[in-house]
Amino acid sequence: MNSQASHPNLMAVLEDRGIRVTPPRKVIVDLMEQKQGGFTIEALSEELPAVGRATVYRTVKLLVEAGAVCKLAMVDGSHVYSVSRTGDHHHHYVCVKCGAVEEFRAAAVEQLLRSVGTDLPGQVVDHRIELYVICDYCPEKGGG
Amino acid sequence: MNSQASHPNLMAVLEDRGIRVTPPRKVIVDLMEQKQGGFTIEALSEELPAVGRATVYRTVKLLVEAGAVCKLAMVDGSHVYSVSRTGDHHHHYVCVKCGAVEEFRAAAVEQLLRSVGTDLPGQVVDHRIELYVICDYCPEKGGG
DNA sequence: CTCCCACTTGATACGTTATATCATTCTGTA
DNA sequence: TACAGAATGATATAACGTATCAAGTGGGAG
Repeated sequence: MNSQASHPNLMAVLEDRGIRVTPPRKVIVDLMEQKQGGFTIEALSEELPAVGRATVYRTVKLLVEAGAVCKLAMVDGSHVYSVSRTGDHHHHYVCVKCGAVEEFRAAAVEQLLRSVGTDLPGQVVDHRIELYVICDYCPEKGGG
Repeated sequence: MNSQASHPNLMAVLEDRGIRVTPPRKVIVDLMEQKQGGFTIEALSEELPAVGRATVYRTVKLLVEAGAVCKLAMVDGSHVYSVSRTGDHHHHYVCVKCGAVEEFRAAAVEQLLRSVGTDLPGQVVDHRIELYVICDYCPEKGGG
C-alpha cells in the first residue's frame, strides 16, 4: 500500500481546539504522523515507554474527537486507528494481513446508501462502511 | 421497529454442527430467539442468573461462528448481537436510541462496493456496512 | 521575572467485555 | 452401571479503555 502523505498537522488540529502543546503530546503526535497505516494505541504506547499509557489514550481520543484520526472496526471487532489525510467524509479499506489502512471516497455508494435509508423506517443518523482487503504490497502476502 | 420473525431454529443450527443440546444452551437460545432486536451478552446473562456468564458467552460465540447470530459494531465501538433471520448475506440498521436491529439487503450497494473494490490495490476479502438510525417506533424517541 | 491557577501528566485503580483454566458435573453409549 | 468426552460454572486472566488524584508544568497577570 502506498502512503502518499499529505494529512494536516495533527498538533495544529489540537491547538485550534485550544489544547496546549506539550512535550508528551508532541512525541505522540509525531509518531502517529509516521504511522499512516493503521495502528493500535497499545502499539503506540509500547513505542513510547517514556509517555504514560493514559496520556497516549487521552491524546488519541482528543484527535478522534477532532476528526483528525479515525477509529475503525476490524472484522473481529477489534479496533485500529488511522490518521485522516483530509477532513472529508470518507471510508477505509484495511489490510487484514498487515493492518495497512487507506482511505477511499465513493460518492455513488453514499448516495445509494442514502436512498436505502429513505426506504427504512427511521432516520439515518450515521453509517459505517469498511472494506477488508489483502493488499498487493502486503509484506505478509501469501504468508500465514 | 417491526420484528416479523422467521429465523431458523438456533438450537438446530448448533445440532447441525454436532454441538450437544443441553439445558443451559436451551434456555440461552430460547431467550435469544425472543430478543430479535439487538442485545448484549451481559443483558442476556443478567436475565439468566442460573446460567454462568462463561456459558452465555460460549453459546453466543458458537452461534456467531455458525453464522446464525451477527455481531455488530455500534458507533461508539461497542457491540450488539442480533439473531439472523436468514443465512443470506445482509447488513443491519441499528437504532442508536433503543438498540433495535433490523436486517436489510441492498444488492445495488453490494455491487457498487464490489466495483470500488476492483479499483483498489489488493483483493477485497470482506466488508462491513452498518446504518445507524433513530427508529420510528423508538420508545426513547425525542427523549434523552 | 515571579507567582499562581488551570491544565497536564503518569501511576494506578477501576470498569467492561471477553477468553482461559480447571475441577466438577453431565450426557450418551456400550 | 461404568466410562470417555463434552459441557458447566466459578474464577483468574487478559485486552482495552476511563477515572482518580497527587504532583508537575506552563503561560499569563502583575
